[in-house]
Order: sequence, then C-alpha cells, then structure tokens
Amino acid sequence: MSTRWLTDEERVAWVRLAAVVELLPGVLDAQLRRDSRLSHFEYFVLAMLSEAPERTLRMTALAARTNATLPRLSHVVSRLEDRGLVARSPCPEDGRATNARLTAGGWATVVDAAPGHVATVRSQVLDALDDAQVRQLAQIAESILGRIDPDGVVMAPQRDAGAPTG
Amino acid sequence: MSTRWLTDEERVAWVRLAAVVELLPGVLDAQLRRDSRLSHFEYFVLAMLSEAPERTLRMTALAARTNATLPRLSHVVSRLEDRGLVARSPCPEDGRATNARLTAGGWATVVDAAPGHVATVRSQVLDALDDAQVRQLAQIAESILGRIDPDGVVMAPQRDAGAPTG
DNA sequence: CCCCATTGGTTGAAGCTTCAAGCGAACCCT
DNA sequence: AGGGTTCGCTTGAAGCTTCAACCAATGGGG
Repeated sequence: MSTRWLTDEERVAWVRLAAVVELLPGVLDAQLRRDSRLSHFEYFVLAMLSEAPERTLRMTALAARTNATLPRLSHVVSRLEDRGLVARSPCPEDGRATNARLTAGGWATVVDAAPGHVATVRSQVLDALDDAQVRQLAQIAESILGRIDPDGVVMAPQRDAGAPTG
Repeated sequence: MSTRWLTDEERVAWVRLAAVVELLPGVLDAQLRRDSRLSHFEYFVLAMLSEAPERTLRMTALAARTNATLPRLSHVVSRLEDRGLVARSPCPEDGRATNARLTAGGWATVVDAAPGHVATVRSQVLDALDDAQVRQLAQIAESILGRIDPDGVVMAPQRDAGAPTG
C-alpha cells in the first residue's frame, strides 16, 4: 500500500503539535519540581486522590485515571507513602484490592502546589490563546482523543470537589 | 497573590489538551516499537539525521533538534551505533565536536519505518480533524510554542530533503 | 467442595533518562 | 607563549519506568 504523505498544511500543524507534545511535559514538570518537590506525575496522582470520595481510590482506578501501569503506580505510591503523603490499606470489599488514601500531609501538599501549577498552565498555554482558540482547542483535542482514547479511559468521571487537577 | 482559577471553558480545553499530551507519545511509541523496533525518540534521531546535509549533524545540533540533553543523546547514539544505524566521527573543523552520521543501514531503517509512522499520525490525529481544524491547530500550537519555546530551539531550520520526520 | 482461570497488586531486575563529574580542545587575554 | 575560562562531549551512578514473574484472593464450573 502506497503511503499518503502529508500536505504542507498538515505537516505544519503536525510538526507544531509534535513540538508542543514534546516540550509541554518538561515545562510542567520543571515548575512543580522547582516549587513543590513533586514530579508532574506525582502531583497528578495526589490531585486525582484529592478529587475522589474520601480522598481514596483503589490502585487500579487510580492507575486508569493517571494513565499509569500498575507496577509504575505501585512504585510511585510506595515513594509517596515513604514521604507521608499517601497511605495504603487493604480494601474491605475485596481482599485482593488495595486502597490508596491521601493523608492530611498529602492534601496540604496538593493545596500548596496547585496555585503555582495553575499559574503555569495559564501563562504557558491558555494566556497564549484568545477565547475562540480556547474553544477550538477543546474541539480539536476532543476529536483527537476520540482516536487515541476511544474508551475515554483517561477522561474518567471526576466527581466531588477537591484541588484542581491542572 | 491570589490564584486566578480556570473558567469552565478553559478547564475543558486544558484537561483535553493534557490528555492528548499524556497519551499521544505512547501511541506513537507503541506503533514504532511494534513495527520497527525503534522508540519514538530513536526514530526521531534517525529522521533528523536523514534530513541533514550529508545525513550528518554535530551532537549538539542533533540534541537541539531532538530536544534532548547531551548525555541522553550520547547514550542513545551509542546504542544506535552498536546497532549499526549511526556512525560517530570527530569533527574536522572543531576537535572538541563529534559528528553523528546516518549509515546506509540507518537510512534503510528510517525509510522502512516512515510510512507506518505517517499512517499512524494520519489515522490517530490528522484524519480526526477537518481542514479548518488543521489550520486552527497550526495557529494554536504556534501560539503555545511562542510561550514554551520562545527561541524556537525545537523548530530549528529543516533544510534538505530526506525521510519524513513524522 | 475443589479445581482452575482470572483479577488485583507487589516485587526485583533490566533498560532508559538524569545528574554530577570529568576531560580534552578551543578561545581569550596579556 | 601561557594561564584561565568556556565549550563539546562522554562517563558512571542514581532514579524512574517497564517487564516478567509471582502471590493471594476471587469467581466459575463440575
């Protein structure tokens, strides 16, 4: 089958999107590490817990929300546990499962980190766009997610109030 | 200073963009690993070399184009060298510098990998958008890059023909 | 019940990235 | 020349992710 190459317009759009995808994680990570001693992934884990009922989630559910493999999450939660930000306990309803719960210290850490993170998202992304572009971006990203995440695994239901996810 | 939180529209746009940024690298990586035994980063290194004059670039220039740190690039090039895809040689003009050159085998590898990669980009991203959205995306991504990459380090000049970068 | 497959999670090793040092070449100033 | 600084790159160790193996608990037939 012969390859259908990209048109000029497609190529420009793709090269730029690829650059954003390549650079943005580093920007977010750097700010959080600098200001809060947290990797972006660690922050995200804490943020997801902060939004969950009881600030508690089963490992599997937390892995789905953070798009992590179970081994990766297990290691990270172990380190967060060592730092006193998260506590593990066996799940009462299912003996196989483990619940991860945000501790008071973990909550304080997220609350402390959130404003700086949101400020970064604002200054590095949203403030670069006008209102129309923000709406366009929402549409475009939704379309792409329809392809790369058809089951909406990462866009899982977010109930309850809590610290902003960023 | 009090935090300016996100409006509903901003939050939707950001959550979706964040999801794309989180998922897209894995999608690209998985296809290349599966079909070409190459990580996305390795592919990108080979692609950048394939587009350079003489298919050769100094390590520093290659690091800039791939947004890699020098240590990271050095390790990766060592492994690509072990696989016979890239060759290192001292730079004649500057005794401190090292040139990385794509070998015949490396060229063949990129040429072989490119169609599948482009097909993935198409099916997972571009085909999800209409023409207007492609143009909007180019604009939006450019605006964001203006913040996160003001000096255009990653968008370095691309001269010469070669295998598509993806 | 008992067997067996599946689910939920942890663990340790291997691989890649990051970080801190280090080294030689080039540049600059006198 | 000659001494100090910067540049370009490599190296080895440490840290995080991935992978394969493993274990315990659950659930579904005979």
